[in-house]
Amino acid sequence: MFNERDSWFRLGVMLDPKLLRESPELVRAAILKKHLNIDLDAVLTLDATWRSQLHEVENLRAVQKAANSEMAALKKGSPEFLAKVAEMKAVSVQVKEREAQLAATELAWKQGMLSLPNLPHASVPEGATPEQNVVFATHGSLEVLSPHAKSHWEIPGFDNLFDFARGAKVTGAGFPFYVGEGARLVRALLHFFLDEAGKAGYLEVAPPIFVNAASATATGQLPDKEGQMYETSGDHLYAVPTAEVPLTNFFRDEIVAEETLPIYRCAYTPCFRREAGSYGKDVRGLNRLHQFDKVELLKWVHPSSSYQELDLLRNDAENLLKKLELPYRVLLMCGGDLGFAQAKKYDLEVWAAGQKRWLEVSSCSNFEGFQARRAQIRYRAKDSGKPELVHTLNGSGLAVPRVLAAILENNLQSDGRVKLPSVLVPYFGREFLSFSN
RNA sequence: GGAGAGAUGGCUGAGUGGUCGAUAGCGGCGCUUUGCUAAAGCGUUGUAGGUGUAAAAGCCUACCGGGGGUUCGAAUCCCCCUCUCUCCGCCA
Repeated sequence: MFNERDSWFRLGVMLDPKLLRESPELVRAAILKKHLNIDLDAVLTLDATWRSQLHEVENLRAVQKAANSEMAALKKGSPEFLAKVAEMKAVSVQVKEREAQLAATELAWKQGMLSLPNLPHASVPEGATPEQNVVFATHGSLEVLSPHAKSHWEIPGFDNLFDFARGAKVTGAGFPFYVGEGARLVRALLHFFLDEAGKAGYLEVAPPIFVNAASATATGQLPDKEGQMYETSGDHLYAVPTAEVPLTNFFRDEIVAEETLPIYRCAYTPCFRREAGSYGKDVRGLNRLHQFDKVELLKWVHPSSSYQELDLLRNDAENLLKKLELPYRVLLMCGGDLGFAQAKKYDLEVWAAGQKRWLEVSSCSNFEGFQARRAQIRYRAKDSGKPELVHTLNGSGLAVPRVLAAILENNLQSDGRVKLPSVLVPYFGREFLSFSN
């Protein structure tokens, strides 16, 4: 069954230990910029202890190995042989003691290393709170939107297409049924997103929607965010909170050829999030669900081009909103709102005219080598012949329910129908969505 | 779910307690020979951690699906787990 050894502490650390040893001030600065509270000196001390204990164990093993060679040449049962056995018994005991000690230190050391965040890129603005994120760009006008706009859950007939009550009965809050034209619109959006991703060069993948502990660890859901995932009781698998998890793990523990980079992939999956602790105003209607549909865009790229690739990725996501004729803005996340594993992140927020608020529909991040180290995803560098970490990036393209909410609110007509963006018409089959069902 | 057989380096495949990080072949890389190609010959060829260095080299340790145990010593013996294959059962 589930073996703890399969999990996080068998995987690599996230931050390069050498970086910590050689430039602890860089790590210290990163912790400050991300407004985290981490005792770096404790980790440094652990690191020194770990290395000295490792040294001791390795020296003892060297003694064992040397004796082993000697004994191989001796006649078995001879006095010399027996004397050596007696001598080595003592060493063996010592090795076991020191190894146990080392294992304990190593466990603490890895936990310490895992607590260290990725370094934010120099272009990440200072700031502690979401209010200090920088509005990087705004697209589209908010003035031209429908005067009929109202919060999507207040639109007459909304419950016919998006049945939260029956979802709650059948499963629980946050698991709506999409019915009739509602279901059809979800399918149209997904189809549109996947087609656009394909045109932009992303290879479509349909991944497993349950992952094992090792995968969830490699992308950082474990051990910290365990409570945010749904876990199966019998097999200890996790329902994916995003396609990022299975997709990033596709190349886990692999070395890809340098010339295959960059690799672009996309995947649609339902996403499952327990959203423990987030109740209140944000959770009305389609704003925040336990299950929702999303297309995710993933890139594995050469380190030299990852920031260029981040811009391209953000453009790919932005283009979807442009084609859907939805006003949106791009936020450049400040250090304090950046996230533990990200080096740089943009959020795309769509304007929902009824609620009069911005809804996050995509988050485009460059993880540099942080995830790749944890997941051991590398490429073989042509010039050195050595394996090097790839850089990983991902972004939503896009999350369905909030896009849906924005379309409903922004495009509501005086007759109570919703005029669909023209790009969706071929997918949906008609120009207007009606709530009467 | 039941029974059996397996898991070794990029691949194939030896190795059943001791100089085994691991025979051999293939592939890859380099050199030689050659008008070019082919062929042949010779050499080389893993990953990680530590140490070392300006960077290397070097040195040390670990790694034979994963974990644990026996032993002075484990790829090799024992236990547990995972995965693959075959057969039976069940089932979209």
